[in-house]
Amino acid sequence: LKTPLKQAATSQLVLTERQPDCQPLTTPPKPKETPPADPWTPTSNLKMLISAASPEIRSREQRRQLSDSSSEVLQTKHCLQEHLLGDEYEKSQPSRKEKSLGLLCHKFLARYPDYPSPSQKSYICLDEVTEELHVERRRIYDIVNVLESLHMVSRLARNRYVWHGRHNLPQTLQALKKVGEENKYIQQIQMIKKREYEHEFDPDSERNEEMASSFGSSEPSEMSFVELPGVEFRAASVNGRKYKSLRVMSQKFVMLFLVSAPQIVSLEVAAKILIGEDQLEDLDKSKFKTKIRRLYDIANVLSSLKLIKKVHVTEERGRKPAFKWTGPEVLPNTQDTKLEATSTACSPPISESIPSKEQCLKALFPSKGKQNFTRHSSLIKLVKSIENDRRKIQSAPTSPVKISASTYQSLPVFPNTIAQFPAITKHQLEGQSKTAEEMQMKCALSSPEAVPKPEPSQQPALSQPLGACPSSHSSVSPVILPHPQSGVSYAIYLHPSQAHMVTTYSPGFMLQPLPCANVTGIKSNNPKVLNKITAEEGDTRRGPDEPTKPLAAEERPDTKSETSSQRCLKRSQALPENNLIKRRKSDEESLDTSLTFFPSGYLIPLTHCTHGNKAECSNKEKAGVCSLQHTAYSSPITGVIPMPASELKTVNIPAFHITPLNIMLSPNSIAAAPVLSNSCLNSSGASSAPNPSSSALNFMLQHIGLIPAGVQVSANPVLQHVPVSSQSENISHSSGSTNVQEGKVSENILQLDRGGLSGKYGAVTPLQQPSAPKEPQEPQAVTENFFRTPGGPNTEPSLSASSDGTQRTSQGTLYIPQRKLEVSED
DNA sequence: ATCTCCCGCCATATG
DNA sequence: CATATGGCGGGAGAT
Repeated sequence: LKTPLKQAATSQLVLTERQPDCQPLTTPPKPKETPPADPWTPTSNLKMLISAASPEIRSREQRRQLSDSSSEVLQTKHCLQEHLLGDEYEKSQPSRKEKSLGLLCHKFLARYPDYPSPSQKSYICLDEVTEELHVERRRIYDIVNVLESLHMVSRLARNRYVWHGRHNLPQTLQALKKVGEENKYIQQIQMIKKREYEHEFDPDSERNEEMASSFGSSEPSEMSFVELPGVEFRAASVNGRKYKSLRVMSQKFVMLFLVSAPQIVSLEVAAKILIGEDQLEDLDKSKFKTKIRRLYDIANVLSSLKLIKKVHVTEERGRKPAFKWTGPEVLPNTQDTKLEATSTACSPPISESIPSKEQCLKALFPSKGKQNFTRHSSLIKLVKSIENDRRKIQSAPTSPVKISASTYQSLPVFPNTIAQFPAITKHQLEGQSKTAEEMQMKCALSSPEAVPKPEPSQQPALSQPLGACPSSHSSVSPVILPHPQSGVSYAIYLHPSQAHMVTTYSPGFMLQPLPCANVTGIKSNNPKVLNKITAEEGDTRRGPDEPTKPLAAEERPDTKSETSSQRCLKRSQALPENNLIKRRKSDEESLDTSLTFFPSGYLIPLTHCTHGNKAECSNKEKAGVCSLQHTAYSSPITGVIPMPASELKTVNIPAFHITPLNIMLSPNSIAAAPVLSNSCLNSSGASSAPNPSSSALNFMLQHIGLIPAGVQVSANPVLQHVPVSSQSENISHSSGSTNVQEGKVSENILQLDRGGLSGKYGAVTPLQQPSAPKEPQEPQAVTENFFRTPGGPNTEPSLSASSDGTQRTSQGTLYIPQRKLEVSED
C-alpha cells in the first residue's frame, strides 16, 4: 500500500473517505458499492453533494487559502450529509463517480492556485501527481491536455509542465472566440441543425460530397491549435507536432460556446462540428460516439474549471445533453489585428458576434438550390472570405454592409482567403489590460447564469425608424406596432441580448416554403426543414422512434408520412382527421387573432393555409396545419414582419422559406412581414409559388444587411421554445414547473389573423405577458421566451393565448407550435 | 434503454 | 529502445 494516507487526506473532506488506516489503499478490494441497502441511498446523496459542491470546496481546501463562504456552506453540508449517511459504514468504495475525471480534475486543480504569483512558477511533475492523486497516468494526460488548450499549463518537457493558472484565460478565451468566429462556427452550427431537420439521408443524391469535404465546411481548420503569443508554449520543442487532438478539440469546444448566442452547446452539435464536420458525419456512427466520449472528458475538465456546466436542452425529441458556458464573458477584442477595429466599442455583451450577412443569405436561400449551396465547398469558402472581408471593411458599427442579392450572386471570388487560424499576435493580446481580466473574473464569479438583464433603456421605441443598426445593439424589445395605413402590423423584435437572456437558444430558423399547393412539391423542397422542434407532445407520443437520426418531423412515423405540404392542404381543408391535430392537444384556440407569429419573431403570414376562411382555419385541427413545418421556428428575436398583402401575393410567401441562418435584424429596421389578406391567401394557396417577387427579395436582403450583429434569427427552430404558461407567464419560467407541463402545454401557437389583420396588429408577445420583467433567475430550468415583451401600453398583443398556450386567429391560422426549449440543469 | 465515461490496449512520439 | 503520450473504443456503472 502506498500512500494511502495522502489520498485519504485529500479526499477526506470531500468524499467520505474511509479512514486511512482501515484500508490499504491499493485497489480497493471491491467493496461492494452501495452495498448496504441503505434506505436512503446514501450514495445518491453523496453523489449529489459531491458533484455539486465538492468541486469548489475542494479547491479551496487544499492548498488554497481562499475561503469562500459558499464553499464553507457546502462543506458543512457535505459534512452533515456524511454523518448522516454514513456513520460508520463509509463504504467508500469507489463508485464510479469517485473516479471521475471531474473529481480527479478537482483534486488536481486544488494543488495549484488559480492565480499563481508570476514570480514563482509552479511546476507540475506528472509522476508526482499521479502518485498523489492515485490515478493512472493516462487520466492525468486528459486533464493536462485540456488545461493546455486553455493555456493554463504548458509543457516543459517530459513529465514536466508549468502551471500558469488562470492568468492567461482571458486572452485565451478571447483568442478562441476570435478563431471561432473566423471559422464561422455559428454557421456550421446552423447548418447542422438545419440538416437535422432535413430528411436524413435518403435522397441524397448529391454525392459530390467529397468536394465539399475538401474545403467546404471545415477545411483544414480542423487541425490547428490556437496558441497564445504571450504564453510561452515551448511548443515547438516539446510539442513539435503532434496530434493534440484532444487539445484542439477542447479549444474548439470552447469556441463553440464563445461564439454561439445562447452559449449553450449540445454535445451532439459539438461532436458533429468537431468531427470534421463533414458531411459524412452521418455515416460514421462509431466516430461520433467516440467524439462524444471525448467531449465528455473535456467537459468534465471544463466543468471542474467552472467554465461550463451541464444542462439539458429539451427539444422535441427529448432532452439532449448540453453544456452551458458559465465562464467569463469574453470581451470583444480590444485591439484586434488591424482592421478589425470596427465596432467593438459598443457592446459589452460580446457574445453575439457579428452576424454575417453571408450567413443570412445562405440561410435565406437555401431552399432553392440550397442544398448544394450549403454543401458546396466553394461556396462556403466564398462565404467565408466574404465574411472576412466584410469584417475588415466594415468599420462603422452603424453601417452594416448591405448586400444585395445581386451582389451576392455575382460575388466574385474574393481573393483573399483568410487564414483560418491565424496565430494571434502578441500585440493583440498584450493589449488587454489587467483590468479586463479582472472584470472577467468578476463576471465569472458572479453567477453568469443569471443573465443580467439588459438595460431598461432598451425598450424599443415603438417608432424607431428603420435605419442602420448600430452594431451594438441595444436590446430591442418586441413591440408591435400597429400599422397605420396598411393595416399591417409590425413587430419589433427583441434585442438579441435580451433575447438571450430570456432564451436559451436561438435556433436557426427557417421558413420553409410550404407549398401547400402542391403536395408533392414539398418534398422536393426540403421538407425537413422546419419542424424539428415540435412540441413535446409530439414527442411523447412518438416515443422511441428511430434511434439516432432525428427525423424531420414528417419523417416521424407514419402519421407523419404526409408531407408537410399535404398536411397543409389538409388543414386548409380543415381536415379533422389530422393526426397532428390530435397531438396538439393543446390547441384550443380562440380564434380571434389575426397574426401568426413565428417564434422566430417574424410574423409570417400563412398563405397556404388560407383558404382563407376563418372557419376553416379556425378549426382546431387546423391548427395543426402547417404544423409540420410549421413548426415554429422561433427566433430569439421576436419580430413580426409585416408585408403588404399585395406583396404577399406576389411573393407567395408561403412559398418562401427562411432558412436557418442568422438573420439579423437591426433593431431599427423592423421587418415587416406582409400580412396576407384573405384574398391573397386564397390565391396563393393553390398556386404554387412563383418566384418571389423581387420586392420580397429585397426585403429579405435588407434585413440581412440591416441586421446588426446582435440579432440572429436563425437558429434552429428546434431549440426554441416558448414557455407557455397558460396564464402566468411569469411563472413559466420557473424551472421545474415547466417541465411538468411539457407534455401538454408546451406548444404555443401563434396565429395570424389573416383577414383581420388590417386593423389589428398582432402583438408580438405571444406567450408571455408583457409585464413580466425579468425574473429572478430560475433555479433550474431556464426557459426561454422569445416573446417576452416589455410591458408597454402599446405592446398589447392582439393575440390571445389560449390557456394552453395556443393562440389562434380567427381566420387563417398559422399554427406554430412553439417548442419550448428548456434548458435544465441537471 | 440511454447517458456517461472509466479503463486500459496499443499506436506514436520523444528522448 | 524504453518511455512518455495520448487516440480510441469496449463495455460497465448511472439513471
